[in-house]
Amino acid sequence: MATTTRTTDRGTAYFPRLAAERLDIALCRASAAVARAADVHATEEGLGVGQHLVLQMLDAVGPCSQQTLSEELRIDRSVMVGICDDLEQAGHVRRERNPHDRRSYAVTITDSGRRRLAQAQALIPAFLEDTFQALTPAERGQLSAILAKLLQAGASSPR
Amino acid sequence: MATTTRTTDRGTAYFPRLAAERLDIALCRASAAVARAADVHATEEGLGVGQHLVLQMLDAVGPCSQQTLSEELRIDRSVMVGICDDLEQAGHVRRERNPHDRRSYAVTITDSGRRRLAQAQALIPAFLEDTFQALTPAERGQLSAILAKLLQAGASSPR
DNA sequence: TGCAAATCATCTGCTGTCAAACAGTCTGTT
DNA sequence: AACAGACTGTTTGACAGCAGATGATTTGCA
Repeated sequence: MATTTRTTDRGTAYFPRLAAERLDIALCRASAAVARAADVHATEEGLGVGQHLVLQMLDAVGPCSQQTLSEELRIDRSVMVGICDDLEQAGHVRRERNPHDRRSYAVTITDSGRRRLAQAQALIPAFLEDTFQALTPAERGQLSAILAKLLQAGASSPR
Repeated sequence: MATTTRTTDRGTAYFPRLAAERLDIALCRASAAVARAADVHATEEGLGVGQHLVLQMLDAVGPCSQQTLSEELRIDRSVMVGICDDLEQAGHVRRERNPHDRRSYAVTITDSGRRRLAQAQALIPAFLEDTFQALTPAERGQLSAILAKLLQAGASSPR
């Protein structure tokens, strides 16, 4: 038997058992794998996941403060600083002080940002298809609905 | 009231839309919330999540090398070092050199570790019930099955 | 036998995230 | 007008996760 790599040859395969009885662990491990795939995709494409989400939201709902972006995208304020820094430096957004409230910025997407967004957006369906190819369309729908319920519940209680 | 279009406009609620079309983001955000809950629970209980998993696996399959523990529990080798350090210091495991291969340890659970595991294990069902209370039993089953498929697929390809 | 390659546990450095502190700005009360 | 308190963006420090290098040990092969 020359199978030298992969799959602990003990035949134990303990992980599936664990995942079956610990739904939280299964969720975290699956998420880590997906996040990793997303990060690889984003790195290859040259636009960070957070940057993509910010551009997408700005394009969808118009100029926002960093605060609003943080809350809606579930990205920490202090992380949002760096994301907007990078986007601004690349010319994809402008940061202007809101004249009515000079504490906040009015982060606005530029034409350059819209072009970059369209470019990145075009690759998302293929990425999702690739990442979730193990699931049937029905299963993806189930997963989406279940996660929505979890997220909705989690959004109210822990704060 | 002329410029009321700022600050906490509840009309937007952009996140649900995002979660619906970006399954990867929904998964990551839900996982983050669950991981946070697990961490809070573990901190209150006094036994880290990783430490719990190690004790549980050692109890289930017997003495293991740190390598095997790392692979089966999907915890990085260098993180496993600290986990085993803490468990050893608390007297819950013993680290003995494997006499047949002195490169590796035979990490073994102690009686103290077994007692500690039983204590922590007793609280897991309530934690899971609390964390996933938004889901019906049927939905939990669906989620478990879907995550298992994702994990199985992800375990082979990305490496 | 002797030596190169592989393996195990560990350590170091890097990256990304979160918590808390901070300065500037706004709002409300007096 | 003056002040206290809340909000926004930023910086700093702590910490987990991961990649790569290291030391000790085993294995494979000539």
